[in-house]
Amino acid sequence: MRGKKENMKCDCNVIHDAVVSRVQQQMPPREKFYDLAALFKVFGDSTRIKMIWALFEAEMCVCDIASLLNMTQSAISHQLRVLKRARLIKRRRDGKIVFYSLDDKHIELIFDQAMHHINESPASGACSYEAE
Amino acid sequence: MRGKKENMKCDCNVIHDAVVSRVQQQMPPREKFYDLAALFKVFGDSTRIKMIWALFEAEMCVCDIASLLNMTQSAISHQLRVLKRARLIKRRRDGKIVFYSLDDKHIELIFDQAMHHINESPASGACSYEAE
DNA sequence: TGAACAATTGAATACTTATTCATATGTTGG
DNA sequence: CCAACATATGAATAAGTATTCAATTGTTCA
Repeated sequence: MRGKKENMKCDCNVIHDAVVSRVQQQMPPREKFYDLAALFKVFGDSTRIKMIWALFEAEMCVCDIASLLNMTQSAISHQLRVLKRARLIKRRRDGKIVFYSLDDKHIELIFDQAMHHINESPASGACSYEAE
Repeated sequence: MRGKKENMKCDCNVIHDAVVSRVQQQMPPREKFYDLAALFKVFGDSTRIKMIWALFEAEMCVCDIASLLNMTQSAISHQLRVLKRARLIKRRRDGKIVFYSLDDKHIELIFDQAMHHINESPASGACSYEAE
């Protein structure tokens, strides 16, 4: 670092050198950020949020979730796959039916805090575009 | 509900009627899910995650962040806008320089729990594709 | 005032991804 | 085995979005 521009994409100067290099040393390795982003990306879709929320309440099968959310069974199945990959849910087969349930104890806490954030905003959804 | 298919996109049967209607009654209004998803969507990008993480450590200006993350100042500015809209950061102008800092006390807790989740997985990133 | 610099913004592009449609897999009961 | 049903999956499409490039706004100071 130190203001040298070698293969820098950055098109401006490091203004506060001391701060930047201190922060740089404290940053976790790159992959941690990718993993974090990947997890949040899973939460960043309202269909999946609904599915997770529903699974807070009860173990359910694909058809149940599909009819609850009024979506096709295929769409739900695709999304369940995403949740499975992220290790957020687990499956249990009983004959033809596959039951899904949550497989993570952190989710509820994460959602809880997120809920606090969105509830704090003066008028949660729309307003966020006005005030800059 | 109750198994009636009116304008249903769902292409399968409600198997566990009692469970589904119970869960349905406990679901928050639609917009809550949209707001939640919108918030998580903001976290669902590694650039923004890095930016937020950096701002945990110190207030910084656009150029500092750009050089820290080795990205163009324009790209950072665009992303700061997203964070601002989500009410996650606040700005302070001092002459030519605009300083950004975090504006939410829940973020750290959310990240903390998310970190726990990704650290629990046997081999955080790549593995999530294998085990289904 | 105007040159220099920090930051913002709009439009274009490249990339990702949610849903649909069609089809395949797996399980049960006749 | 076969019909019926629950679920999964692959490919295609449509919608969303991160970054770049070019240009603009805002601020300082000479």
